[in-house]
Amino acid sequence: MESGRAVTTIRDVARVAGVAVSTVSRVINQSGYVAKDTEAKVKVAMEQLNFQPSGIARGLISRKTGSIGLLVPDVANPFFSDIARGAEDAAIAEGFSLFLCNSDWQLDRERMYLDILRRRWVDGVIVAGTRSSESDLLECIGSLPFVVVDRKATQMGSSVWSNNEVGALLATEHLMSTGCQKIVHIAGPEQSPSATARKTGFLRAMSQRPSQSALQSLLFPGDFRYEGGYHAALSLLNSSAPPDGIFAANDLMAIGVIQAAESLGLHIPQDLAVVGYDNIAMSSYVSPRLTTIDQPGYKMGQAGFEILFQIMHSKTQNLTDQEFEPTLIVRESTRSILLH
Amino acid sequence: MESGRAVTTIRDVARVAGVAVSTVSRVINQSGYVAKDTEAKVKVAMEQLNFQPSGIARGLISRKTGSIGLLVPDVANPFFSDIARGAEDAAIAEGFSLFLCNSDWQLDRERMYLDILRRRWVDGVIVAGTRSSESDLLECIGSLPFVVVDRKATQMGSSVWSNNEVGALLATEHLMSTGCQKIVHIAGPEQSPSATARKTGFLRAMSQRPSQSALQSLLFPGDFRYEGGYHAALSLLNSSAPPDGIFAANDLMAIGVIQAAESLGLHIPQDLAVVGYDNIAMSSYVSPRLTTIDQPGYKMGQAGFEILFQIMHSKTQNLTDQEFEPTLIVRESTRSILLH
DNA sequence: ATGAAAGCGCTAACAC
DNA sequence: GTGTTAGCGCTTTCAT
Repeated sequence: MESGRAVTTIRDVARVAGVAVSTVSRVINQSGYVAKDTEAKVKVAMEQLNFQPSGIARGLISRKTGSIGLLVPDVANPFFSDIARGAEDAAIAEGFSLFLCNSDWQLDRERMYLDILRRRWVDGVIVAGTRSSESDLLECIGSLPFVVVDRKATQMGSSVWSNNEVGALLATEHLMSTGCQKIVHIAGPEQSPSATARKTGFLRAMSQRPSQSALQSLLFPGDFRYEGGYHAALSLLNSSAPPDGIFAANDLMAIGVIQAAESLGLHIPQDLAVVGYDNIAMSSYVSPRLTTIDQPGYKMGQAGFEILFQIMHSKTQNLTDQEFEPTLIVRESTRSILLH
Repeated sequence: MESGRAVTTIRDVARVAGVAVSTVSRVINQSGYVAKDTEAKVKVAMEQLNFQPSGIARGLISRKTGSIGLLVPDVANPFFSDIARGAEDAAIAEGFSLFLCNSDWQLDRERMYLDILRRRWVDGVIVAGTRSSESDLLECIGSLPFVVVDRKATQMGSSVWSNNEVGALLATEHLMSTGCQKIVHIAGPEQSPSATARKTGFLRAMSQRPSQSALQSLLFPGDFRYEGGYHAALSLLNSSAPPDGIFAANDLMAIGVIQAAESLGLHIPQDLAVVGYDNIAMSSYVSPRLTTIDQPGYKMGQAGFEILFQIMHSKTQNLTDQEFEPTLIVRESTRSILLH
């Protein structure tokens, strides 16, 4: 069972150095007074024994483990792996380690992970891309310091977010301004707050357009996945009145749209203009390069940890909402704006 | 400082249930004999107090934390985020949590993380995509159970790997069999063992070809990044004797090659055939879809944890090398094989 | 079947 | 300045 893995303890160090355990502890923590030469002796002993203080034992006393949980739907999704990378970089810079948890957008998995994290006495949690209602979340999280990423926290929590409605507005207006006559939005999953906000932004932009009847027919359901975009586009483009502009709720679906259009022999952006959302790395690699709305995953992950760090260090849960401005990145999948 | 976060302990439960702490412990661990009704009383108390046993305290005694470290160069890299997802899924299924560590391919960061993980008493480590020499690795890891992913462990460790030399051979032979006359390999970074193996495989395949002089000139340096592939291809294709086949050491570079070729007005695969390596999701989304060698990241991550799990549970470090067969995925970026 | 008590490795009073 | 000691929350003998 490999259980008795030999651990050199503070006591071993004390014995070798010929001092008391508390002295060793003082050296480790640089607390209290220790004579220069005693300190040296202790350090030599620590070196010699290759001593590593047990974070576990320290955690038991201090009630702080120096670890936090990162809850994402799926690290294999580029947007969330960027968030993970940003959060981890920020965390390690402050000496924190990060537990990776993949919820697969399932509420019960979120609950499960939150319980596990609590048992592990993590000092805080970063919850990214959750679908759970805020009250559910608050209930699961209990008294743990937390910050929500990719969604504005409304009740009682801090968050890092980007205004998806504004981003969607930008995307739609861009399609309108480049001369598209019939624009369709392929939406994300119903339960996703960001997907909903993007849909709202799209509808808001469209409603500004004079004499645009039957807005509903310009919405098409999607699922945030490549295949969803591909099949949606196939249906749309084969219909009697195909669109000449498509705003997909995320880049993955937009890329699916591009592939579908290409398989039908259509030219982008001449026959069909396409805009995505997220600005994942892939979006600038596809052909034609995808026009999209930038949402800086790495920075949002970083900011998430930094805010959490502040919360963990101040008794008060002083609320913060850090907003990242969505920006339009124009690439080849849309016509360049016509000047008149 | 939020330090006195109230924790309900086993003692609280014992008091409420009117029993001794050891009885509560027995109920939690289902060890020893506990009378049915006593057990019920305890469970009610646990429920009522919303008691969660402290993993920290248990870890201090058992010397097992139920956590492991996952060391990757960069989770934002699709291949490694797949590995991370596979490893995490497998870990949580056995009740293990996973610390995410990004080394950025830097040896000193690997050392740092390994030290941190040891301090945290992780039960084991999965090291993926390391560049460190094996002796360095062994020294840093010390007595921690570990498994290496994406590289064959030669000395004294288990590993999950895929034969990169064979994969490269397949890729190169495919290019030859589809009629390419001048094939160039854009290699990965020198320090990367997988990159080296792929280069070796390429050279082996080429050496089978009769009268192929100056093999060296058919190698071009690269860096595993999109931009590297792009610029390498630009130089190659603008030269006096441009290749008609390129085997890039990974998909990211291959996609860069495709973009470069396209920007020069070349047709793929008619003017230039391209093969990548890894079969990342993106490779089937680009246009033309990329022919590549499949290396199943998710499964490799899963297998990594499973092997580690066995090692952690058996005193003996019985070595295992789980190999994943590289397979050729033919898509649009290469000519279909001519039958004769 | 249950309780009392000794520690896991460390920190933090409190003595000296 | 340095040593002694009492826990942190839990498991685990050893009694009863």
